[in-house]
Amino acid sequence: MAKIKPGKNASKRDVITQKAAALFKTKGFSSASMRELAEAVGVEAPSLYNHIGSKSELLQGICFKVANAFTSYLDSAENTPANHATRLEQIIRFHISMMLDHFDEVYVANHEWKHLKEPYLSNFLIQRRGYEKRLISLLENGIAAKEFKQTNPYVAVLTILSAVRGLEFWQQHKKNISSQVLEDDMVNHLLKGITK
Amino acid sequence: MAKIKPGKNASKRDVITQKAAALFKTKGFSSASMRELAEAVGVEAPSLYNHIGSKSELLQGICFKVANAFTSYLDSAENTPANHATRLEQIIRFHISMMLDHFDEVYVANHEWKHLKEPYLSNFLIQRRGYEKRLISLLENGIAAKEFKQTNPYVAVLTILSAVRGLEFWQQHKKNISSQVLEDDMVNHLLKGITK
DNA sequence: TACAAAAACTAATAAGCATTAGTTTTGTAA
DNA sequence: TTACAAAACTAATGCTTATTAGTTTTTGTA
Repeated sequence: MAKIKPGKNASKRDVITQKAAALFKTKGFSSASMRELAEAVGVEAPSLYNHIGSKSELLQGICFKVANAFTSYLDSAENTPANHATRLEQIIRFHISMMLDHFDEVYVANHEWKHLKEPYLSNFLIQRRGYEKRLISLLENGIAAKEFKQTNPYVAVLTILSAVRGLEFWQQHKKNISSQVLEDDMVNHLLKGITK
Repeated sequence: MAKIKPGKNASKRDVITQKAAALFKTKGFSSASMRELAEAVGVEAPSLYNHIGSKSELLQGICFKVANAFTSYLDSAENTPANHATRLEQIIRFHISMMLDHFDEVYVANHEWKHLKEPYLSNFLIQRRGYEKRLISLLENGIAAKEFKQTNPYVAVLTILSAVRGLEFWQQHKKNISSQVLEDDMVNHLLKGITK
């Protein structure tokens, strides 16, 4: 049987993880079997265990890679000299680009995290909650600085994060809209609304 | 063992379906077992089959009940005399109230539809796609009538539907925000933006 | 060319799954 | 009280699952 082909900068473990993300996305974590994953990789199921520890471990890897990417960007955005509105726009654009460039993994992190085992499940939720709180602070500060309207910052963050997440539908439909139009229209909508 | 207690206007089948929605929401359709459902209902697993046909049938019932509720409302909204912006606002408010009042079922319809079997899966997707197209038409007409800004109507619909879906996070956190503030702030955000 | 490590294979294990069959209990109405 | 139907129960079936054990093949290096 053909061996697992690692790319230039990707270990065999990375190849398996990427295939797993695609599979978990389409079938869901629980419905996806290691046999299916093995077939996608081009190998028998038990051979996977030469490279990974368990099915759960694959999910953990995917979820935390995504979570850490968002956290890291927020770290840097908070240290950027810019007003709050500009910073918020940059963050929204980063979310959109993550959705477009790492769709499978972001989708899995968004949808399948609940199948993480403890203590990973708790850690993931704590990290996500911390991220949300920092965004809420950004909104609060922007409101205090009169850059944003008087609105509930929690609701605003919820609205923005959810809207951006919705790009998963666009990805699935593969509409013929340039990703630049998509990004700009969505940013404008979320910042300035649609009514005249 | 205790028998299944139907409420006043609910058949035993309805009771099981409601419990199933709650279970499918927390564990996911594939991970939820009929044993667990039976335990939630207060009965042994095989007894469920006196009232339902299969696990799949439960998911079908939930998904199409939700889909039909949205379709019906849109039917009526399209025949209401009002301008496009008002109609859009009503539809957004209906989505929000569905999320708040029928959370379990809407959540399951949004997250677990992919486990529907054919031909239900195809039918569900067709119905959802039709719904989206009608909303896009509403946006297009509103833009033509100069009630909405010049923007890509597909992106706008995507943004709105996704934002409203995000209420599932609010439900989980059970934040101390009145649902009226939530609804009004979100509607304002989606229609008028947040920057001053 | 030979050796050692990595990674593939086959076979097996043990657990969990939805569902069916057959039987007993329960509730209702004559 | 009796009879019938509805709905519960126990036991069993057959299938799928992730994972382990043990063995063979492949690969890279001296």
